[in-house]
Amino acid sequence: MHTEPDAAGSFIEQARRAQIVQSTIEVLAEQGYGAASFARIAQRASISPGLITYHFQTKDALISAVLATVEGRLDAAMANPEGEEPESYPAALEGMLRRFAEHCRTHGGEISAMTAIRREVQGEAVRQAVARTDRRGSAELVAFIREGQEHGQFRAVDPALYATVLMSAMGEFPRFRADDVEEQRRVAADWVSLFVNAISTTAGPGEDTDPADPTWSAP
Amino acid sequence: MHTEPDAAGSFIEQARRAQIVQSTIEVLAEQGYGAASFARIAQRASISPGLITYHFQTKDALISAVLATVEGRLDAAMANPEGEEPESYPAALEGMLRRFAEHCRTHGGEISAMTAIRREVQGEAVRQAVARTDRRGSAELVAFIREGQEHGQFRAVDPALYATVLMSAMGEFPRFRADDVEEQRRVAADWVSLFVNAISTTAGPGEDTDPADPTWSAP
Amino acid sequence: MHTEPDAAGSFIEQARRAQIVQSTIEVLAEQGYGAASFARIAQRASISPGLITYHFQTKDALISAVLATVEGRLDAAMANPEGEEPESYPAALEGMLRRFAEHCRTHGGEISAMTAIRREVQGEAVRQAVARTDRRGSAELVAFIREGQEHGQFRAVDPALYATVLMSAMGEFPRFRADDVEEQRRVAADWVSLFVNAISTTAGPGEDTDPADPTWSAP
Amino acid sequence: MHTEPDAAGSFIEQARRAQIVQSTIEVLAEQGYGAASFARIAQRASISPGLITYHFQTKDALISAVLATVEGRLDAAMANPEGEEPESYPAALEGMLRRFAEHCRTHGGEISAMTAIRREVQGEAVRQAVARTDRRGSAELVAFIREGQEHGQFRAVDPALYATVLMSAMGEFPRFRADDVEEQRRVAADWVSLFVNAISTTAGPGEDTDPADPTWSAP
DNA sequence: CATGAATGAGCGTTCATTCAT
DNA sequence: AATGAATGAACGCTCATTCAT
Repeated sequence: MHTEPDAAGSFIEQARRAQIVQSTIEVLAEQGYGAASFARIAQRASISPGLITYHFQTKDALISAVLATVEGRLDAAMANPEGEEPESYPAALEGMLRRFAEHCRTHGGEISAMTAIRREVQGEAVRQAVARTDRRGSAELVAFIREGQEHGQFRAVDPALYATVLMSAMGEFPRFRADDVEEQRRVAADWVSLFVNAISTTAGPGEDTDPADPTWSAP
Repeated sequence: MHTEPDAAGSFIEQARRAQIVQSTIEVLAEQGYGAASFARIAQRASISPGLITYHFQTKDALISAVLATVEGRLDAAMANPEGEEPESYPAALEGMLRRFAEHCRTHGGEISAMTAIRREVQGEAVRQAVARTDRRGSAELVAFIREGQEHGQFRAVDPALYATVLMSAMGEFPRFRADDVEEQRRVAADWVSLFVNAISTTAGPGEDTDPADPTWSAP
Repeated sequence: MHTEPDAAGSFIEQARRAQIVQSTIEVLAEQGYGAASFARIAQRASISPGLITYHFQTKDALISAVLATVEGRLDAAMANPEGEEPESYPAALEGMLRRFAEHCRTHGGEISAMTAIRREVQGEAVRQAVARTDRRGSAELVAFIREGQEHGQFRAVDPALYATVLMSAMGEFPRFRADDVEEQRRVAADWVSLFVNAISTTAGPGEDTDPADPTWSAP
Repeated sequence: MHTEPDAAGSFIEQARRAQIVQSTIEVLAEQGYGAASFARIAQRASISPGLITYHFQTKDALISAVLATVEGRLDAAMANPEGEEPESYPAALEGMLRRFAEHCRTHGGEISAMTAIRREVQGEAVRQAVARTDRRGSAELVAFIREGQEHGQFRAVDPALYATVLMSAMGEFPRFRADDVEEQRRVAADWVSLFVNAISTTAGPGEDTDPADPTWSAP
């Protein structure tokens, strides 16, 4: 294998960009948008602040790159696995939310960073990127919900409202910290059940809970 | 009536503090956390920036005061009205959420400001205030949910998880803007139904929707 | 006499602005446009750099203020003295240039600063101010030259060309440094004679030189 | 022919230096001194910024090289053509200025660049180079003027003053932009006449103007 | 009580320059 | 001979905070 001169940037360039994006994600996730200054990002990456501007023309460009990276990975993680066809609309919704929760378990910082950016969006390029993603993501979700309603599998709720509420909740999901994988799994299952139930025509117990004991108690 | 020198500040002192807090809320709600500088807050209050530091030792203290003010009003607005005893736990939950939505309709800026602060929490005092509120608010809600579960009126879901999800969602609620009161009411009803349904043992249609037509369509 | 609350800014404000403008003029005149950073200007004024931005919203505004100050004083200095009516167009031109040279003797730094700004003009506000001054100043001069030509007192040369050449030369005049007032006067007289002669229909010796000895020799 | 290892740089070295100098001239002429950064110069030359420092130890050295190049070409262009002996001092002056104006028509950018550098002179090496050129160029011109004065062909004006004024004016000449060659020629002739007249013992109309109509009007 | 002048740290960004490759 | 990644200082500007009045 040889170097690809046609690719956008050399190996070292791509590696640095990735490193900077990664450091930015970490600072955003751990310290919030207001703390994500070039100085702090550079310090975390052990480079000089000037190097960030060298690789990203403006801060807006850096934030856009972070957004693109995070959203790209999220989209890939949430896509319906090949060959699996969900048997109902609620099952499809549940699958999607489970995949999202699982992605958060392994890439929670990315989602936190994405949420932080979306909240304090400032530059024009970022604003447009966010709006585009919102429009597309929301449209897909709304169409899916509406279809499920037409099949009588979701109850009558404004799909756009549900989509907005769900997307907000997804942005907050990484805040649920757990000590071990087991607890994280239990939290995820409960969380998924909440939003499936919210729009279900009939409420049923989640698969992880014992229907004979409706009272929940901390493990 | 005379001034109380022993009280925490004179009348004029309290009035100034209230005015500054109010201006801070407005700037936070309208322009976001990043724009809430002393200069902008002072300009909106038509006072000098130095006066803010005079009344609030640090920015952290001002933000904490805003938080206390907003949360105090919210608590009052959400309290069960005297003499009314809800007939069931879901009904109590629904009532609470309706009161919250109504409070947002009239004091949306306050909730937006509160959410902005909670997102971008930076100083130590604010962090502690947020944590304290979270603990207390969550504890009440958790106890209420657990009680409902013990009466078999809420399904088995981690109450703490539900509380956290609900509180996050409440913070986002003011983002639903509507052109008129009617639409706002419809959105609120739908929104309330989502979170009541999420934890209900049996799903039922909201009062505003026709059970014979399960497909939702824009009015 | 009492303070004027209606005036634009307090006494101290106006004094600071004047001081900053003065320091800026000095740095511009002595070290050039490229050296006129806030840091250097502030250092010369023995203040902190931030104070400059406090009194002038942007650097553009500071430069514009410098320009307005310098041009205002120059205009006042070059105006025809009251009650004196020059007897001919060349005499009027000569008087104007003498007054300009005299102003440079006492305010040379201001003209140097003005010239530096006009050369490296960068901000939009400054560009407009410069363009406006150019248009007005050039128009007056062109009209004056054309009138003199119509009276047969100036020779046939494109008035706009002459105006441009003269204005450029005026900008450079403060570069002539002299050790004493006497030498400065001699230089000024010679300089004036050059530009009067350049457009005169008949060349004559300047008043300070001996017509019997046409060969100039250093004093 | 073989490379000269003893010479100051190989062929390729000299070619690179020339290319960099040329790009610097273009940037200086078109975008001004403030915009002449290594990044922009390198971009125009399609090379890396580091290469500039490789060939010119400092920015000061590059600017000095630009100055030397431009002044060398200007000197050559203004030299009295071989075999032509002007019949008088004013005629010699006029010839020199005509050749200068013609050089500007074909190499205006170089003069603009030179003027930009001389205005915003910053490094010590450049300052010395400018001073040296000034001294030498001025000395020649002063000697020429003094000779003319001794022959009674120039009027009594401080030759050094005239030289300085003339050199400043030459630096500004490229700013006269014209739409076509014809207009450029007319401007040049007028401009030359101004500075010949300025020092002439008797004023006479330029060859392009009609002595019967002393009033100039735009063509 | 209140002002607003003043400071100094920090921001994103540009720059000349260095240096490993 | 040439690249381009990397640095650190400087830029204009904003900010929370201080303090004389």
